[in-house]
Amino acid sequence: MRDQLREIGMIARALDSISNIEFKELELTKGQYLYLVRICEEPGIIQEKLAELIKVDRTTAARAVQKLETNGLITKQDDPHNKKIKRLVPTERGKALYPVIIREHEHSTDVALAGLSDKEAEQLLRLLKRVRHNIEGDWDAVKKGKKRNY
Amino acid sequence: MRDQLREIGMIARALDSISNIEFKELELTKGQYLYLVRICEEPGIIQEKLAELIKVDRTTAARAVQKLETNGLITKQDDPHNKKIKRLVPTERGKALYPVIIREHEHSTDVALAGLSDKEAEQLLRLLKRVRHNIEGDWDAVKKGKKRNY
DNA sequence: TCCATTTAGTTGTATTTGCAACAAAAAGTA
DNA sequence: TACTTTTTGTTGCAAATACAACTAAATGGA
Repeated sequence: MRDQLREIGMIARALDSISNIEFKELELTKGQYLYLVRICEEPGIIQEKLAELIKVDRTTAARAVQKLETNGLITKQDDPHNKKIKRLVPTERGKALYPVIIREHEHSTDVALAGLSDKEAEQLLRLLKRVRHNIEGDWDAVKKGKKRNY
Repeated sequence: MRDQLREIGMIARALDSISNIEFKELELTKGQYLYLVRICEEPGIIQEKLAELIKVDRTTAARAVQKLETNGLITKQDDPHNKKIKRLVPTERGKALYPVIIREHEHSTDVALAGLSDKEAEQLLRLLKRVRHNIEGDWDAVKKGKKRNY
């Protein structure tokens, strides 16, 4: 049975659920952690790229980012060469949360990969990267209104 | 870099997004397909188990199921031996949608696994099942209010 | 240069999602 | 048996999510 995608769905929902519950005590509401880590890792990234990276709707990212700014975790900075884009940069408070988020994530990874050898974990990562790459094109296309034939 | 979980998150969001867009023309609103397939595959399943299977909050499942019933895709049947539970069963209309959902899912699987050998696809599935199994305990525990230490 | 297209961002609106808090049946225990 | 706990289900609320539709800047041709 080719149940790879179902397994992926189950794992993703379970982990997201856990993270959301655990980050609530850091005043991070649902999903926020996703955006904050990426902005910390790639300061200056713009909203559009962020949405693409996370695989979430542009407008969802817009509102998540809005909220992060309101809560003082990031700022939107104007670009000197491009009046349209806004570069997202973590504040000190935002940066301070980064290691906490990473620690949680590392723990979940420990739990998730328990019992797998280093080789298996690496193999899993390699395969997942290929799957992600395979699916990215369709995501983009369908998002932009293209119809898939099957 | 142990990015397995991030990859899983990206893949899951991308695929869910695609499915939601594609199933809209079948009058299936967001997420509905997830529940309907499971009910079709395991008729008589109860809400609680369904939530556990899908890895979603009990109340979310409750409302999704409610909507499926309202839309005439499933019925809630009383159990003769247990007054509390309600067995979920697909209607004819619900059953008719099943192959359509599966076809989409198969196509996404084709796209996702493109370029992987049979051996690699099998290996991926095996590893994912182990990861899912590893994470299930934590999901259950955290959902029920238990704190993880890390 | 001018115009069409793409990119980036926003807001309105409808829907889903999930935590809290509750009720009641069932199961477990003394 | 009487009791406590667990299981299953619901509803109120607040929040996130995403489709539509819209601006405006940037880019890419003729």
